[in-house]
Amino acid sequence: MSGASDGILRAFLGYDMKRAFAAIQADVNAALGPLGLRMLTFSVLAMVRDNPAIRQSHLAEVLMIERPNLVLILDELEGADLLTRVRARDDRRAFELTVTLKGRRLCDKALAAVSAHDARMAMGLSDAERDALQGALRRIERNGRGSQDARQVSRP
Amino acid sequence: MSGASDGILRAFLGYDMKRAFAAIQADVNAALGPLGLRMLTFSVLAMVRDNPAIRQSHLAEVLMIERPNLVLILDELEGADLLTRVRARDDRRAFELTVTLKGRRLCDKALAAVSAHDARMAMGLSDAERDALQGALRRIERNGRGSQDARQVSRP
DNA sequence: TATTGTTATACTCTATAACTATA
DNA sequence: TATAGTTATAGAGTATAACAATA
Repeated sequence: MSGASDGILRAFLGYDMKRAFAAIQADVNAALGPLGLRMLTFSVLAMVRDNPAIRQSHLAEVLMIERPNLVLILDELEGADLLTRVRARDDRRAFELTVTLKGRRLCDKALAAVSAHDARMAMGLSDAERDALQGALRRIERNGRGSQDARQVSRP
Repeated sequence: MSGASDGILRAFLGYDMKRAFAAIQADVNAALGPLGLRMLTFSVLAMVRDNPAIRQSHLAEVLMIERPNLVLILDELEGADLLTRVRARDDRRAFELTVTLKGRRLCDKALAAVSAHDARMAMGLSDAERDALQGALRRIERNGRGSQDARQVSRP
């Protein structure tokens, strides 16, 4: 027998989650690589496609990406002609983001690839188990927001 | 109304998982910070404590950390007098890792802090829901191993 | 030859401060 | 003065190649 085990750490949600997420990230990036996308660039592209004329600040807020980091992702996607930045008419500080035709076509392929990846990773889970999993994940996300507030309140 | 939503991405496991994991990581790092630890250094310290005389290669394999990256983590923990590297008598290439008394005491505190964090993040989940969640996460991790093998086989 | 630990390096993701141009 | 986007920069975490010592 090989001896060591990670049994202690398996008691914690965070450990199981880190390993499951690492598996998901590796798999989705392998699926998106041939399309020139990664998990992060895909999520931005899909969001812009689904929310035409969304502004950078708003997009950053929804995806919980810091604005300076989003700039680089958009540079990459705009440089690949997948989306456009157009000055907002009512506020000349802001840009409105819209996917190009090329971006829409790539997004279609990416959505298919990510759906296949998703089904692969959820293999063996019933619909009910999968729903319960996503419900639990969203619950954890909300619980985290609660304790984040508590941390900020505790040092004003 | 504010308009944009991340509804499309919410269909995917990976998106919920990324956000839940980000919440967990932020919370556990906030809990461990006062002890001078992070998620990664804590997991190494707890593993060494639970597996005295474990060797670096073996530890790296179990925790799925690349050996070069583990070296830096061990430098940090050894520098803080939390564990020791001792040459193995039967193989003078290898080091045996063991926590010091100081390391054991800090690990006790850290385990308490991480347990409290874990309970906070799982708030609102019944025991059965929590068990189902961890079962699903391990299933996903295994599914990922399967498709990783497939990727490697497909380009030999 | 192969393995253990190490060094050096690079890439991705994340986080913050400070700037510009508009409002 | 405040906000939108940007620049520059720094820190984690992760990944690979190449080396010395030992097997």
